[in-house]
Amino acid sequence: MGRPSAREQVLDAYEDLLIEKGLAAVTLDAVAARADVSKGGLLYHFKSKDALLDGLIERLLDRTSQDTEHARAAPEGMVRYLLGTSVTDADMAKPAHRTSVATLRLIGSEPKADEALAASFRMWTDLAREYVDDPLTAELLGLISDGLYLRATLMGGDLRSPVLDDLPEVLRRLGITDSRVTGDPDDGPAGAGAGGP
Amino acid sequence: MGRPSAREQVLDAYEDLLIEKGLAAVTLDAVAARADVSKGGLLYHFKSKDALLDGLIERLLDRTSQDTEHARAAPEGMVRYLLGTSVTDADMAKPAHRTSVATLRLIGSEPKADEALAASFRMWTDLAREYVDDPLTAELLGLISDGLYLRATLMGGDLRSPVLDDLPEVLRRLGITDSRVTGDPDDGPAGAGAGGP
DNA sequence: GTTTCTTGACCGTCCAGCCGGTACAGTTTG
DNA sequence: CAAACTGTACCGGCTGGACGGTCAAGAAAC
Repeated sequence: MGRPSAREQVLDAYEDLLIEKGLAAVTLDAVAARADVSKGGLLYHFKSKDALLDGLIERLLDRTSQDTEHARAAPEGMVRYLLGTSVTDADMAKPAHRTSVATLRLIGSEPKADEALAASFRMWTDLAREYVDDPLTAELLGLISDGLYLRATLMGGDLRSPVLDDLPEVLRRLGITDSRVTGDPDDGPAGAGAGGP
Repeated sequence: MGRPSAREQVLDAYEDLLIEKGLAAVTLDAVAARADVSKGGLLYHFKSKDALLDGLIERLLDRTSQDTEHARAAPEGMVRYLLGTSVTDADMAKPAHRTSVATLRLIGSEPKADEALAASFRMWTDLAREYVDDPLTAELLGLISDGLYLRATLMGGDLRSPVLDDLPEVLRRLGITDSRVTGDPDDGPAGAGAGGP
């Protein structure tokens, strides 16, 4: 952290290419060109293509755990934060989301990526379980979230889901009313006040 | 073209390799070897690697539409059929499921596959919408199903979800009681199969 | 001066697609 | 009948290009 190093640029370029052109287009030359470094420069920071993947995975795990922490404090509520991100953030401004979608492109080609994604999803499910007492509800939440992510990958930008438009109703269906989760001012100044930890 | 012998074998081998070894391991030589034909033989039936992909996609669309028809008549109910397949059929005995999972491995590498998968998922969502009046419920059903598929791909065989164990409760949460959908003998507003908390 | 970082030419491997074959089952011609 | 011909199905060696990775040589930072 600290310097906008070439290393980060390379990782960004790697993500960009994965998202925009797909795995097939990701060659060391292409990543290097996108990152405005030479191939040799790239290989100085990542000793192999596999090491590049490791870098992405590390970033994914890192950013996901940060993101789950962020969700805890989200004024709109944990669930809204969770479900909203994959749909709202179609242009992928949020780094964590971008990294997730990029890694999703590696499904089936890189076992390591599969594993990391599973771990990443598990972090969210664990968080959900922490907030929602009923395990089944938490599971459903996780599945819906995963489904949204999958669709975000398949459909690209134009993902429109009724789930967004009617989130309060979704929450009600799942049996979630806790304002800590929904972010609604259910009873009293729940989270919006932000009066400190 | 009368006897679809070698051609089908090649397509089967293609699926096998995608599922077991991933995209990286799929070369024309490997597919040919697996299918017990020579590379030349393979290329006789599929003029290029891309044509092989087209064959898989055609098969996916074909089998999916057959499968949705099958779901209509499923004695266990449409929803149970939909949600159950991805989890229960871990060994992928069902051809349609096998083809779906194989195609899932191409996400992010082959835009055509992305498109086909989206179309395939849409068939299921459309079916759900047909059975379930409320669009939101249908959407949630679709998302949960997609989520299960994604996890099936990520986790491989050992997919363990509470959703399976408590399907009646899931349906109840989503507001589905129609016996045509659940497969249960229609129960009144009171009755529920499982005793919830 | 040493360490950190960057470069681009170069090399070996791998693989998609090409192509010149083989086998064999009809079909036509004499 | 058989010889000659035709079309279908399949085989496997070859090659040209792409791609991952190496390296000797600097440039920049310290």
